[in-house]
Amino acid sequence: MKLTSKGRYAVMALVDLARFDNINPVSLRDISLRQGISLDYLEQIFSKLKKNQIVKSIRGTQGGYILSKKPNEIKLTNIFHAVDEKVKTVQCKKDSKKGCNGKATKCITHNLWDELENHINSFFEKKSLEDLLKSNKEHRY
Amino acid sequence: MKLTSKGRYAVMALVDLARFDNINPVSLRDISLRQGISLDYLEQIFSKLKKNQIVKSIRGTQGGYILSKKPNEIKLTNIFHAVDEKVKTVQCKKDSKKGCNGKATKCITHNLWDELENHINSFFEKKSLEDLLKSNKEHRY
DNA sequence: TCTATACTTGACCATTTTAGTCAGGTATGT
DNA sequence: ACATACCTGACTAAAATGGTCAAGTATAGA
Ligand code: FES
Ligand code: FES
Repeated sequence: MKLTSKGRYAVMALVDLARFDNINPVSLRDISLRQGISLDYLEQIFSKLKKNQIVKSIRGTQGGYILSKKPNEIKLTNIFHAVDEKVKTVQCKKDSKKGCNGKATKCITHNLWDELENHINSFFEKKSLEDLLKSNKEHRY
Repeated sequence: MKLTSKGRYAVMALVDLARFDNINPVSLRDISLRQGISLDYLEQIFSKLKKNQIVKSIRGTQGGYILSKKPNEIKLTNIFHAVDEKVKTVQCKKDSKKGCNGKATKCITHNLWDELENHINSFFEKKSLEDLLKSNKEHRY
């Protein structure tokens, strides 16, 4: 499994976006400044988020990005999937009968990784952007 | 967080070891052949497992490795820790007040990663080598 | 219409990590 | 003595990471 800056930044940027979204589109420049993320890198990330219909873009002056769904409809799973941050703990192809070692049977730890995958995914499927916003209002940033 | 071949192989090898352990020390060559893992790589891994008192070594002919604890006392946490496969999802230093971006406050996603870390760790802390052995006897490999 | 803003696309790259290999040891049971 | 098997450290090709850079295109507002 992977959890790299790309996934981290994606979530961070979207939380930031969601907080200002209701008024105007939010520019990447603003997010970049507020969150301390490279603008060029953000552009790569948002290009993927857009392809996956998580945000919409508005070009031109005063343009920026807006969420294309309500915060409670955007799960972390969706975000990670969009930026290719796959929660894949098994090594083998799931549908195949073959194991990760190329042998005819699944390896002796296959079930373990499969369980782990489910365990992690259940976390990401439950959490929505809205949950993050809420737990954020409690503190002040 | 990381989950790479090193951690995977460590668990795989230890399950294999645990199954033959009660009779004789198990040589890495055997594990290598049974599980299809490079012998040289296994040696690196077992060097770490030994340093962390998870296995003991017996040198010479008919030598090999044995578990240094009972299978139910070896949790996955211990194994991962031994091979430096850290479940670290937050980016910042936990004890510090500073955020991952170098700012004075924690970043807006800090709590999320912290929750995730606990979620994953609870899985690893519950699972022991014995659990893996059991779920393995049900199937035949 | 001009211009500043901000999205869009694609190529490029230095650094780090990964997943090993290789070469040489040392200890020990038979 | 000798085969087995642990032990150690150096080395490395290939991939992933975390960006940067350059050259656009679309649009709002003056
Ligand atoms: S992980 Fe599926 S066979 Fe090894
Ligand atoms: S992860 Fe802790 S401050 Fe960002």
